[in-house]
Amino acid sequence: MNTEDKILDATIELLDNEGINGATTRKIASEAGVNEVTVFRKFKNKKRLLRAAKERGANQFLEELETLFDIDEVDDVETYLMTIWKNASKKIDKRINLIRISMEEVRGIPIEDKVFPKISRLIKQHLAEYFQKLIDKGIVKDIDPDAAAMTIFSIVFHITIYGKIYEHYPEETMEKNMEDSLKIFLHGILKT
Amino acid sequence: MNTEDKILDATIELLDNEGINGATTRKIASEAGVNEVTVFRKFKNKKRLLRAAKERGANQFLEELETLFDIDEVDDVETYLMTIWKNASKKIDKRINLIRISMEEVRGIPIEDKVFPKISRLIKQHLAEYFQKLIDKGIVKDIDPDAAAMTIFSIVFHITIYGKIYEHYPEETMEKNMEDSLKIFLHGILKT
DNA sequence: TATGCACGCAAGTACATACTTGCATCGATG
DNA sequence: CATCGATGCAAGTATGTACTTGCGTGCATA
Repeated sequence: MNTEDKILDATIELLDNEGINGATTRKIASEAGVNEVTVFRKFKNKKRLLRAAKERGANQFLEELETLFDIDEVDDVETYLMTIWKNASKKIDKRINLIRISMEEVRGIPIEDKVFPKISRLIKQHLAEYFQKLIDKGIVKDIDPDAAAMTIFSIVFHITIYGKIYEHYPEETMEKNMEDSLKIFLHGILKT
Repeated sequence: MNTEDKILDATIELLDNEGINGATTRKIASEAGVNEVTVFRKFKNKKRLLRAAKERGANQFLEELETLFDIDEVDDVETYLMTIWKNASKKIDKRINLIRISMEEVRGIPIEDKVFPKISRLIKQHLAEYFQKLIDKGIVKDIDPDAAAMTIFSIVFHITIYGKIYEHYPEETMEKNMEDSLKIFLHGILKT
């Protein structure tokens, strides 16, 4: 692996493990097995390094998320959504701290660089397409698919991310929460 | 106002305006119209100061939120929830940065100090009680009121907080989003 | 072999910031 | 009036951290 990549990976690793204040240039260099000077030679300054690292991390995560939707779009909406949620939950678990960092990155960063909206847009778009298909098939009421996507995304987002970060709910609790909310949501959109 | 309070208010103000990195002890002292030494004499060190300030801020915010539920519990659920949401949205707007700071405070802070879960518990509890009443009245299906509370809270949370912080949606968009999601939710819980 | 490039190493600079110390001042209260 | 507690003020310490400089070394390629 080339030096840039080693440094970037070390940065992501440190951000993930110790948060934004743990990622000093010294630690990054040491974690990457590289001299601190090299970090500056490669990335000029810390700001650029962090930007590059976050972008790399976000793109890796986006690629992983894309695979969430590589499952059969069965007409049993509940099964489909629960499957996606469970898979997403696992992936989020692995990257939870990086996601947290991305949530913290808001101030002073231009919108096109923000990692989080990118991710949420990707997911909402996939979901909206799925709901559109179900509407066409007559399974789901004639509602705005974007609204449905946003609604279920809100629920999933809250239960997984927020639940993991703030409440540390055990897995069963989160699964039950998810099922309960999903039922309410499905009652709301399915034709009877 | 006594010195402690002046310092605490200045801290909250600075956290709100400039974020966690903007709140240096020098700035805090200057904003409070007090000598920097006094800050340390009163609060021993910065960690304790921040803890005290966040607690004060959170309690103020909690008090404000309590008033959200001081409205008539009309049986028109949509009107009731939309009213609460609009009022909450205004209050959140005023404190958006402080809320953001509270969201950032996670690492290394024991759970009982966390501001955010306090707030979410308060709101969910009120909502659950409200839904319980509606179930007793036969307006709402016989569902778990806690699940309903969590579900609608997730939606409201995402659309307001996340929407304000990350996406900067205009007010109309957020209102439309809220209405759309609310309709889906209501279809899910109301008896037909 | 010679040149250049990537990198290590040691040392240092600049700066911000938390926190301390010693002394002076002033106002309230016994 | 005398004392004491709260505060200001000036100066300083300690530390962490981004970033720089100068030099040496080894490796690959012309």
